[in-house]
Amino acid sequence: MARKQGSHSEITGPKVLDTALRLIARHGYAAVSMRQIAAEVGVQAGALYNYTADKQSLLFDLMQSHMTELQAALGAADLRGDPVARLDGFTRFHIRFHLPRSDQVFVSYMELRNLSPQNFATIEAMRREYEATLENVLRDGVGQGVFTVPDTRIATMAIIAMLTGLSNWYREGGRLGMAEIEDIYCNLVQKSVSR
Amino acid sequence: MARKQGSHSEITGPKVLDTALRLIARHGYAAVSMRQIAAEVGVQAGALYNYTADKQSLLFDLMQSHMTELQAALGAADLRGDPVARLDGFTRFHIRFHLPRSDQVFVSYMELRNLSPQNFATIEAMRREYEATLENVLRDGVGQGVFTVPDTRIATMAIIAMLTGLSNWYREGGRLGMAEIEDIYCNLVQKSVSR
DNA sequence: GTCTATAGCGGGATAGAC
DNA sequence: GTCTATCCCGCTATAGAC
Repeated sequence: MARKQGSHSEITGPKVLDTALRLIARHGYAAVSMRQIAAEVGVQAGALYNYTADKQSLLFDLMQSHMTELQAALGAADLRGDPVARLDGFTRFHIRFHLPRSDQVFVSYMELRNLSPQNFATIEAMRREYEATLENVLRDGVGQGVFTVPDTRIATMAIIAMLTGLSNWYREGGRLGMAEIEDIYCNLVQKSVSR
Repeated sequence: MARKQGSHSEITGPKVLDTALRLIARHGYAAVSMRQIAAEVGVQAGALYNYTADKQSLLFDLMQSHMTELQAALGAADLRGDPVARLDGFTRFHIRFHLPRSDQVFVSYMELRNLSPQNFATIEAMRREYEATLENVLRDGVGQGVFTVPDTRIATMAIIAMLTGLSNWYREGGRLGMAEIEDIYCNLVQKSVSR
């Protein structure tokens, strides 16, 4: 029997984060109020403060857990072989990880401005670590003569931007499935750094 | 002699838009208040409403004039020749137009959510028109057998994302000048669609 | 753990004097 | 065209009852 009042911590906790993620992705951090989040969760605004110190922490937690999951998944993926295989592996990994997480991607790339300076520094460092993975692949490929890249740093940023942009327009159930998308992007990426 | 009160329309009008652009680019539309804009302009909040119907119109005007200038500049640029030359031309045009306008780019791509549905539709239509320019180049190149692209629509989105991402990290006076950036991106773009 | 109530502040927008 | 003053509303966060 549903209760209107009482103890729901095991349900409410995750629900707060899920709801905040969805609302912030849709309307933006500054435009979403704690009251709005509470209403969707099904509690009063005050109750949210049992789960978060303040609104800023809510945003930071969302972005940090996204980056933590990303790093964990990247560690679990084995990107081995020659640079060509590793570049394909990275491209497919990036797409598989990010495509089913469009809200997280949106928040993580649009709300950086709204992090406190300290929180921003933390997230930024994690992001740079991820980018370094790709840059290492490119550098190794250039070193071995299988890639020709005018500037590995720029090529890294260009490829990441290309891949991340995908999340802005891809919609599940659209013209192309994820497997086809992967193939298409592997082709574009691979050629862009080819000799 | 500076006046604190009186008629300033010729100065204040543009100043409102300039200030709003800068503040919104930095902090986001929802996070910037009319009082804040007024303070930077040097007037009281009420005076802003001599220049804009409301806050939403301010955002829309900024985005619309950005897109109008983009279309005018694109019309003035002559992208002629074979598809390879036209693709280079488009790449250089995009970079030259967008790099010196980082605030406009930021606002135009980050604040789409905060447009009213009607305003969104207007801006979106202009954006699609711009994308169509690139897609036509790619399609012609594929038709003439000089490009090999798995899917022209996706390649268009991928290239636009790659180029637009540039505005997120490029800083004037950095390691590379605009001319070098142009060359590097032309190389990446051209190869990504090559045979 | 959630509720109600509220403190304290700042938001967009308008009215009317100058 | 700008000012001052204000309306009305919503915001974050806290306090204390249950």
